[in-house]
Amino acid sequence: MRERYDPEQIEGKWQRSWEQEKLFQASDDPGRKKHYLLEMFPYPSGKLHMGHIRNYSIGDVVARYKMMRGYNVLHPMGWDAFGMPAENAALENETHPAKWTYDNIGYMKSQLKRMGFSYDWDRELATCDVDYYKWEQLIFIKMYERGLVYRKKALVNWCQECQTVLANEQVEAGRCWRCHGEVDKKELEGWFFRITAYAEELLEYCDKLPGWPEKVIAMQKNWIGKSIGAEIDFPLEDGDGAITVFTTRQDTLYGATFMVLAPEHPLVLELCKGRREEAEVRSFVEKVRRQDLIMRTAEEMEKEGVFLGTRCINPLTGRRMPIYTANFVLMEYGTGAIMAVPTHDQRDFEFAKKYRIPMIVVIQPPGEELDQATMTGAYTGDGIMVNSPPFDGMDNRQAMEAIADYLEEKGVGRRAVNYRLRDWQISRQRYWGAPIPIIYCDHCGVQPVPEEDLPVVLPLDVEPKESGRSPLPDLRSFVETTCPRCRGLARRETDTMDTFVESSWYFSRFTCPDYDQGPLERERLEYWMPVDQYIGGIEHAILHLLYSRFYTKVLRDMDIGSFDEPFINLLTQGMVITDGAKMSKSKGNIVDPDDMIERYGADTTRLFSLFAAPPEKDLDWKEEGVEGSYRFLHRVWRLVHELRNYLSEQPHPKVRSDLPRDLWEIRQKVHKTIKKVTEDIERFHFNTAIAAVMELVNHIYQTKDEIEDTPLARSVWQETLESLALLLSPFVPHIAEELWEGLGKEVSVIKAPWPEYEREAIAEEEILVVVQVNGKLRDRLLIPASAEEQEIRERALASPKVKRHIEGKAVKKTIFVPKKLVNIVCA
RNA sequence: GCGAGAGUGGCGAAACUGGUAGACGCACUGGACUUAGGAUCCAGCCCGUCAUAGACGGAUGGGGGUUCGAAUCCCCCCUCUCGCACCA
Repeated sequence: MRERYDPEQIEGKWQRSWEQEKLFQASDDPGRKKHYLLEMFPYPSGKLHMGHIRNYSIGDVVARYKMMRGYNVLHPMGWDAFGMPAENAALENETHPAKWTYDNIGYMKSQLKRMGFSYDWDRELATCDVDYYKWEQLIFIKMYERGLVYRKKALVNWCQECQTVLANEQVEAGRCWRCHGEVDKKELEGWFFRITAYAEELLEYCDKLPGWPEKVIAMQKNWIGKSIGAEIDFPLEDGDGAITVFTTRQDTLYGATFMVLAPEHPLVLELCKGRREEAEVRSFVEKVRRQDLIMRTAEEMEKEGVFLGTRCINPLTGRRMPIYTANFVLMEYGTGAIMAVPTHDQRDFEFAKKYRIPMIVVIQPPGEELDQATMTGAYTGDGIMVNSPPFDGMDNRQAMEAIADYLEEKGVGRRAVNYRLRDWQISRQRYWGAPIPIIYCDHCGVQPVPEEDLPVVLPLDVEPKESGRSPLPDLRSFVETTCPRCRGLARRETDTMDTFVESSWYFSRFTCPDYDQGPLERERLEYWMPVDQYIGGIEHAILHLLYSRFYTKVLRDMDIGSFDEPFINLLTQGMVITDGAKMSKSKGNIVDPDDMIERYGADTTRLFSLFAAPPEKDLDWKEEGVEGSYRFLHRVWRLVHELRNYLSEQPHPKVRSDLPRDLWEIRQKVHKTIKKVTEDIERFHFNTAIAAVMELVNHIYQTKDEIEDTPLARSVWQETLESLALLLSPFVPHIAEELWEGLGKEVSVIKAPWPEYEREAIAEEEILVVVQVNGKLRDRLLIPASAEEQEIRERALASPKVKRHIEGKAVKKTIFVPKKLVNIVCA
């Protein structure tokens, strides 16, 4: 063991050793209790950033801890390797997306290895490998057969920048989730996954995920957006047919005085056709359509609309309701049409005021009388029904049920549940993705590629186009094919799948990455899944996590797996920031992991990222803090280097009276630290776990020079240093191995069992009891642990510091908390 | 607007079920060792008052409450962060 801690000297050495010994290889051994630990796999963008480092450092603590705890740990790593940046980079650097991607994977893998993460690299997978996506294509076909995949023409979100369609979840405040460019609406035909078929189950299971952060659960519930209400049909005044609306407030139906359709609603142009309003309606619809999403969803968007020149009939009142189209009604939600009740909905109120549409109050708040003529805003609360003849006097909550019954009875409406969740649009007009395995035949129509013809290989002999458009549609060798049914000439689908499809099942594939008979091998899948602990960024709270949950249920229903949910426990870690701001190239505040590793080593980098903040909080990267972590490791090193000359394998007595006081205290501190670190790792409080080890080290520094070199001391030092190496090993594995070896151990520290604290060792001889008078701290007493309550009370009252405060006062009562405190209450 | 969360020293943060507020680290200050130190070791480090040891008082965004006792529980308010956002 060298005198000076030199990470460069030891880190590579141990990384090679772990690799040679295959220490992190998970065995598919059903006889052992498993622990599947997973961190979100990275997109191979070029190099790791600090967010990755933090994410994977957190995961590695848990993985190594669980290994030492005797679990059969699966801790895999792979690459979310399809995606747009590869295409952009390929253009910029005149390379091929595949080459760019695989080069990046190579480099980032070397970075992960330099960090010493405990991955089972034998299970590595990249989603752009045919061996991976061919199974995705098979799953697609099976979903198609089950009606979970369908093709439709729809108004979709189009990202100009990315030249592709985006799913609803991928639009954030009107902008693209990746490039933050503006998103337009565009009518396009594409493929959809019927995720809405699982809306109810996805929602229901939100409450069966106690291991998930509440925040994420709330976001998912919110996104699914279930609302319970009714569908009501409003017959058209002229001609046949009716407009159906969805409402959650059927209790206000008697107050519905007009109807509003979304500008995109197909009836809008149909209804105004040939009327004098037609031109105005057309220009309004055009105007709204030109407004982009950002404008349309802006905070103070003025409510505007136009009359279609025709009316419909309120099915319960018979009232003639003018039909409008307006910018505040969304085609995406409900039926794209609303019944407007200006008295009890603020938006309808504003609209009615602006266009002078009549209002009728139908709910009176308790102890108040609303008048439609003088109201200044809608009343949305509960109350008593009025102006709704059969229901007048009824509580509106009851009326909701009663009116729903009445509608069903009369056949003009029905109870209905509506979800905000839309089907998942998965067609991407991009090259670097998994081809959608579909063939179009002029005679036979849409044909899925037969199983035996899979995979549809993404051709690599293409050049990306300057325009960003996919080269696939122009690639005759790809497009031209034969119809699997009639053998005639046919065309291949040239869209590729959303890359979120790959990441929706990769965690399952890790259980059997080499399986070649199907996407997943039952036995291994069932052994390892579900993931016991998943760790990643909060930015995936909806997108990736919702899709993965959906996919898991789909696979279950195909009888591929028997579990309902993919991730039992979820930890969402905070961002890594510098000076309070997110790291970004434009701000120039990026901290480069390579630079950190080079200057301080992997262990210091890991230690700081774990110590500076608890995992869920944002972490401010501070050079001074990194120095502090580096200093601590040097301090540990020097300690072991010095004390290793005074060790003995001889077991020492465990009975307190057989050890001198100072040695006993060291032993007690060691065992208290074991307890604290163990508990803190279990609850992911890594920062306080590390603080506890620092305390131990401080304690040893303060006492070591006073301790005589005796055989007893030597065996206590032995236990102390061994514990230190063991406790540090999940956090800073390289130095821990080196210290462990320095203590004469020949087998890796990770093979050693995690230390257990001894109950007798942490037992206190004396207890610090706090004495309060009227809740104010007055004295601290060291009391023998064996003392009885009566004795402690007496000693508390006898304390001079206490006496001073109770003198001349009557003691009303004393509160006694065993082993903690005495509170004397006096007048 | 709806939903979730957070406000504690100069800074990052501790305090598990109410029971010593500020562990641990950073920064800072002083001392020791030293030719030197930005190395290392030791010590100090919330604010105020009393000249001191020490004592007393105040302090966990603000205000109220429950309690012998509140950073922690309840109510009101303020600020910030995140998510959704004309959701019918």
